[in-house]
Amino acid sequence: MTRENKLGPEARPRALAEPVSELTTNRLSVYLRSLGALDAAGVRTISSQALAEQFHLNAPQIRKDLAYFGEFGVRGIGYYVKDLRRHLRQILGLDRGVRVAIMGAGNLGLALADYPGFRDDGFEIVALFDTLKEKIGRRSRGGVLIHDIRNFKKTVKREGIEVAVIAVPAAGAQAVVNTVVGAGVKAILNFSPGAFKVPPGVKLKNMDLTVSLESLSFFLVQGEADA
Amino acid sequence: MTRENKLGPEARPRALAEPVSELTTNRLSVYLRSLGALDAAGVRTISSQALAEQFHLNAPQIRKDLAYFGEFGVRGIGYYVKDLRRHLRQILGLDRGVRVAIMGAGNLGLALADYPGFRDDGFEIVALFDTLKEKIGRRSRGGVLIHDIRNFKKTVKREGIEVAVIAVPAAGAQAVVNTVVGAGVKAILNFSPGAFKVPPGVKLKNMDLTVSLESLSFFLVQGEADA
DNA sequence: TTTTGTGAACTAGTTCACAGCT
DNA sequence: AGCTGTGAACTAGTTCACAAAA
Repeated sequence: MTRENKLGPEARPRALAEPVSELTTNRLSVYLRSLGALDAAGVRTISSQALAEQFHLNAPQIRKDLAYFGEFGVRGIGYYVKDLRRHLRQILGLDRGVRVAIMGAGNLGLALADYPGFRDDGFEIVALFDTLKEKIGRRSRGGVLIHDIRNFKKTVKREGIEVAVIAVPAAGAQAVVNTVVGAGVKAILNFSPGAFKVPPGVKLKNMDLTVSLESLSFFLVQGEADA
Repeated sequence: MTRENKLGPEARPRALAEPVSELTTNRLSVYLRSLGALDAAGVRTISSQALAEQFHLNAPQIRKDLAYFGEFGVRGIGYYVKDLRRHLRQILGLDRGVRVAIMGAGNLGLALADYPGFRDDGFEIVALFDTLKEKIGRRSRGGVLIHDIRNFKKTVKREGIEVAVIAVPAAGAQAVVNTVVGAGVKAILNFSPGAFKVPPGVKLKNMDLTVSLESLSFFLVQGEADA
């Protein structure tokens, strides 16, 4: 059995033998947001059933997701909101303040730099990077300084940057990915279109706007066919 | 057998009995982009194997994805780039010019409105919508007019808007989703955090920045544990 | 009684292996 | 010979059903 001795009445984190799928970690993040709202609303406990109703998934799904990491619930009661929230923040590594750089100080990069959703949740946008002389040294409206991308490696070290967001035009994107990887950054959130190569050990997550829109377009033409 | 009579030497589109997963449609979109580049480079034919090597997936995957929609390949040769590209554009509904509205003329909404990747691919951003008096009537740098959201329904009709992109703060997002759905829009690309309810027949696709970053953060803490 | 945690059953998605065209 | 199209085998992910705990 994977169960270890109880250490107290509340927390039983687990050693995590199985690899956890990205679908699961995405859902953890969704649960966490909901727990934040519940906590702010003064709710003390929540059942997997009640959580499941907010999103449209089923209760055992949620229990399984959580069970990868420990036994956080109490039978007959559910989950203590504050406790579970604290555990999820720790599991996702948000309790240590993740420092993020944004590559590309164009419209999208500047918008992302000032996006208010990030700072709330343990992320900090510490720098923008661009190649253009006239942008370097300026700041986003929210105050994030635009650095010369040639100083990327140095700045990563100095600022403790762990995540890079790619928001440059498609043409230059692979080169920027290479720069980012070369500086030792292991996690990349990519908004540029295209398929990029990264070495093993580096996680690249694509947020492809065109792919998403095209998928919606497909849904629309399918709907017409059915109707 | 699902095979129908040949109509000519090139195209055999298919009646599409099975439902196609979103993973497949996302990949179609990726293939399409690559075909565009190949065509521009003057490449005439491409095998599933060669395509598969560009992304890191395997050749039967690609053949299966395409086979949902017809027999587009030629045995011994592969796929004719121009033909397949044309077919994919038609399958994804891009040959009819999809008209898109963006809800929210904040930093992110304005950046998305001027995003150059869209127009190239059969999408047209025809309007921005906001509630703020001082924004209404102005334009994005790229020239997209900001409308009063109260005129949304009318503008949807007039402009033939089929897709709405949600780029408003979390607090107002469900209300905006309701407005969009109420106007008969059936496809929504959502950048706001949270779980929104839409009626059946409406497709909501979430691009949640926080979820993506948190998933990357998880990857980073996992990596440390392994190392 | 309520609700968790989890093995077992099921469903969806991917990969394999090969027959069948060109 | 080369490469597609596809049933069969496999793998991953979800849902069910129920024993065990509060």
